[in-house]
Amino acid sequence: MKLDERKIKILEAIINDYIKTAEPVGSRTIVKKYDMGISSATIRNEMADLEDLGLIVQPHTSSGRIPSDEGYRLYVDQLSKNGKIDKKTIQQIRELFKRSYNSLDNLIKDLSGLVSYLTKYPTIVSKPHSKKSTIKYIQLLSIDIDSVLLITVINRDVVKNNLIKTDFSLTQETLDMITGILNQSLDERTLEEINLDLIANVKHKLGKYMAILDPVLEIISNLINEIDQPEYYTSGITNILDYPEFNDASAAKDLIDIIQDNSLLPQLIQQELNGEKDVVIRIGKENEYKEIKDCSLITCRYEIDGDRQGLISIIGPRRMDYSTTLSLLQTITEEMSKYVKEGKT
Amino acid sequence: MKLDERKIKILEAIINDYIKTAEPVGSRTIVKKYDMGISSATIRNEMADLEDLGLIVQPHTSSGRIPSDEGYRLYVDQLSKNGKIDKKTIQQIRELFKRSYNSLDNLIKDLSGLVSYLTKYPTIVSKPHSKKSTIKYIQLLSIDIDSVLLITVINRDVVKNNLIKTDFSLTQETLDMITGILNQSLDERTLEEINLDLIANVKHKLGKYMAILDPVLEIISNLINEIDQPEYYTSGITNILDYPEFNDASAAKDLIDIIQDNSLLPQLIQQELNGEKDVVIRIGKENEYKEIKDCSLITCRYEIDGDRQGLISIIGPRRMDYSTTLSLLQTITEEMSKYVKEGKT
DNA sequence: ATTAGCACTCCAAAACAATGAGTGCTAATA
DNA sequence: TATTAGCACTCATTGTTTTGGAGTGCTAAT
Repeated sequence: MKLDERKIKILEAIINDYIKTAEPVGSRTIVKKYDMGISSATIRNEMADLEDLGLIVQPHTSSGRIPSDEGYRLYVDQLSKNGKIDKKTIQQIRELFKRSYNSLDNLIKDLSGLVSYLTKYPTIVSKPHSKKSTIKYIQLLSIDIDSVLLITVINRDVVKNNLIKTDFSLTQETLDMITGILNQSLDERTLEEINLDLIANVKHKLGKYMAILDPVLEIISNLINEIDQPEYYTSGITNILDYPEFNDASAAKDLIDIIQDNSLLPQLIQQELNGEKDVVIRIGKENEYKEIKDCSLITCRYEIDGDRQGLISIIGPRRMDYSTTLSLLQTITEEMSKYVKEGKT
Repeated sequence: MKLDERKIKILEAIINDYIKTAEPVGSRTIVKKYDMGISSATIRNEMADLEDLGLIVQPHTSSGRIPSDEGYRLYVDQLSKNGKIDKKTIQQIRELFKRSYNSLDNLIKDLSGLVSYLTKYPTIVSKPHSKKSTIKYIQLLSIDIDSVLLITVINRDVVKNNLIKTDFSLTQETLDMITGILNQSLDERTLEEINLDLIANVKHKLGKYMAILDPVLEIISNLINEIDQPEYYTSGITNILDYPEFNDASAAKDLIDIIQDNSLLPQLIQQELNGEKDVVIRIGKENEYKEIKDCSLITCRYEIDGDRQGLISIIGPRRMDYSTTLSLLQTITEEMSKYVKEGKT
């Protein structure tokens, strides 16, 4: 049996209607709402075929049809058109990027709120992070007879301080000399690039002051790991309760829990985008985690402020409004990629 | 009509039973479960009296009684005994404080999780903050011809860096001199203490370098405000869905929303503890926010690491287990007050 | 190939009955 | 006088039955 033009049109009508109403769609509904120029009986025949093809299912023998995961998949891959985004929405997005934030993180936090507000689905946005965090600048500062303050600038504007206790006293001049050597060797390096060879080389250069290197490297390593740690901003969780599928608390509980539990989010989201794709959609059972087997998950990559990137994920019922949501995400990521944080330190 | 011994005993039985079962309590239930040595008819008479006193109510004419807010209030104020905390629980709490955390905030975050786990209620813990943040140490560091790095240590271990652009070039020697003056004048000061008098005085001392003071003060002021900003860690929100009162999603939605929305939490919680009390309990309609008019809110103050304090709030249904929860909170705040963060920088 | 028509299915809502937990009141009792 | 046994009554809950209607599949006519 072939999936001809007309079957596709009917499938599309069923999915669009079901996305709107959450009610199984019957043949007469299609005749009434979508002008196809054919009778309900014909549609019934076509629907039986679509069911044989596994694209729609019947909750029970005498009800209308609802799309199967495979039906949604076909819809998403081949049918769904670009949703329209109204001007007011675009306005709201642009306004967000015009506001002044003292950190990118705060911008992202607000963005997460805006996305959940616009989509009406729970939204998770991961903190933007550089592809590779590099050491930009190191400064050692004499504080006390036995303590030295290490100032590290990582990437562009993340500045961290740490106190190092030393066994011996160091003058500021000596520290400046050491600082010079360290900066020369470590500048623009990523964590991976600091290998044994490099360390040996630096130690050699430092001569009798090599003892300072170990605590410095340990601190830097911790800092970079901390920065590269994924972090998430979630918004609009309770939106999910508005969809009849999740009206009953027990249905929503697992979902809310999993979104709330930051430690699970990396596996949930991060893995989706290892590859080269910019957007990944998981529909229903395509999801690995059983807690969201009744949901669809859209995850897309964003890039902001030059080299920083992160992920935006949206969780909704299977019958989520894929086209509008995808268009919205596209608009947002486009605006984000234009955004450059000014006033960097 | 007087509230004699026996009436109180019956009230207590009703409340205890209702807390356990969430079902209206009838006279025969009391006879069966709580040995009072009187018949159900007598209890019925007493119950009618308790209802006249406004301590219990009947959901409908032929059902058992449930406690009114006033009933709970009397119970909490006068009847509820110290709940028992089992050893395992105390063990878990102590273990938490034994773990090593690189920041107090992380400890509090875990604590919030533990409290919600132990109480089975949603829990909000506010970030610990000093009563008065004071400036501990300032350092100016020449970075570039027209930029100076300001390092500020506030309280004990919060270190911040900010870059200041200057119109003129300053040598490190000059900066050290300025640093000396600033530290001398600002050391141990709270934000309130930096008044116009002090500023004039410092400007006078700085002489021709007074231009540097304005950006420094602005940065410090921002930093302290940022630190004193309340921040909250919430846990176990979905616990609320396990209570039959909130089984239906729409009942839980407002509550979850309000807990999720960090911007509302200050008004919700903070205001409760302006005064001298260490614990405040709001039962049902005693709450000002209509979203939690069907909940009880317990808020208590904690002190940790010497001079830092914050709040722990627990939200549950009216019929929450007051005695156990209060005892648990007491145990926790006691353990917290013993806790001192070692290895401060 | 399409469709009108019909018998059939089955969910959802409405109507109804039965159950039982609970009450208040009264009259008997200690 | 306080307590209690007993009884009539109330009403939420639960289960059963009925009904309506939306929907289907199939067949025969177009």
